[in-house]
Amino acid sequence: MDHAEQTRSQILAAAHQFFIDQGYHATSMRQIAAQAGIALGTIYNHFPSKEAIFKVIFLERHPYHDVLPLLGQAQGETPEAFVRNAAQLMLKALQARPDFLNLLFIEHVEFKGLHAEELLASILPQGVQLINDFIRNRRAVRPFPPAILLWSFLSLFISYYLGEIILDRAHLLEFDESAFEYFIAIYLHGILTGEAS
Amino acid sequence: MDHAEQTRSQILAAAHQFFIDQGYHATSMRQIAAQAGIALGTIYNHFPSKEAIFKVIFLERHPYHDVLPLLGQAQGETPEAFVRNAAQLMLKALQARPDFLNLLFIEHVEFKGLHAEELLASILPQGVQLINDFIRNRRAVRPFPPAILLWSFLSLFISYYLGEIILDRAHLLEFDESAFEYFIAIYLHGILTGEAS
DNA sequence: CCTACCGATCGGTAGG
DNA sequence: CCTACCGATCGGTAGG
Repeated sequence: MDHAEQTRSQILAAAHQFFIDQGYHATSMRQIAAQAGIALGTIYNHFPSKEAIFKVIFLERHPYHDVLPLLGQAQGETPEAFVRNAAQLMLKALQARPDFLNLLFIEHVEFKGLHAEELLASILPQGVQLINDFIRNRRAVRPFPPAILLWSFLSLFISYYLGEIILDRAHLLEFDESAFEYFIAIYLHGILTGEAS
Repeated sequence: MDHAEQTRSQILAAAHQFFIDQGYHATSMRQIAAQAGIALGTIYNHFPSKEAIFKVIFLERHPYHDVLPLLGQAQGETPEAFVRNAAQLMLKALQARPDFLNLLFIEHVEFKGLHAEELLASILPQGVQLINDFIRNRRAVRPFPPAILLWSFLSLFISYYLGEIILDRAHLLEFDESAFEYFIAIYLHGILTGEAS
């Protein structure tokens, strides 16, 4: 990595941190420059605008690049084992990257989903492929449309994660991680027939 | 309502609209004043600061004041009918108030949940009361903790609503409202035993 | 002495 | 990669 790339990388890292901490409009180019250890004007030698920085972060450095592929790595003999394993893997990855939701929120509120279409177009085919593999190789899954199975699975742990944030903020964390086990149980009862797998 | 109250109300309405459209920091006091039809300085005769305006909107005018009480109005002989009815009522209310999520997002990203604790403290007891009534009066519900049942129910349609927004933005709306029926079905299979209710 | 509100401007900072 | 700036606009406040 030459010096120019290094500087560009430092700008992205600094901006990423400020964006998820404060939001897009609350972050100034001067903050980013100071954190990156460069002068304000130097940023514009690497990026044409503030929005261009956000776009690169949102499209190329979004945690989904680390989190979603874990679905493909999940293993398990039975559908129960597979779902449990996949859910645990993804929740762990999500908890390690709290910027996952912040970037989506900024995109939703401050950009009205301007860049989201591009991101989704690259995610969706991967997701559909994964769920088709899941259905083809497993028995005892109720005949829901594949898109519904994927959507509801992602909802499963996104919802759990949202609730965790909310309850944490309200200082109501008298629940432990067993709550997530309940969520998985509800989902499994929901999509599987009573028959043995 | 005297003239002062009317002006205050117009400030809140204008700020509310700009906040959910643009975010908090992207909205200027001048925009709010212009939309309310008053001079900038006049705002400060009604509110001490920009943040004070957001706080009033978030705590007193948040759509949850309209959406959550619908849970108490839901009816149905069986658990299936009750959940279906409650879910439909709340989804309709949520779709009519797209500011529901935007205000939460602004609070999360731009205020780091500063005001959320106050809001949750008033919501949670209502929710727990509702779910306890549901369990007491119904049979055939699996023995999940009440908090899990409430949390997963709210997740049910928040997730559906999130997915709707995302798919709408990606111009992938080849699904119709039957998707929500699938979500309800998964949830009902998830929380109910196979026995007749 | 109150309220509601004005035109003008404060010290600083925004993105570029 | 920096210094030195720009037109404009920021949140908040002055006196009357």
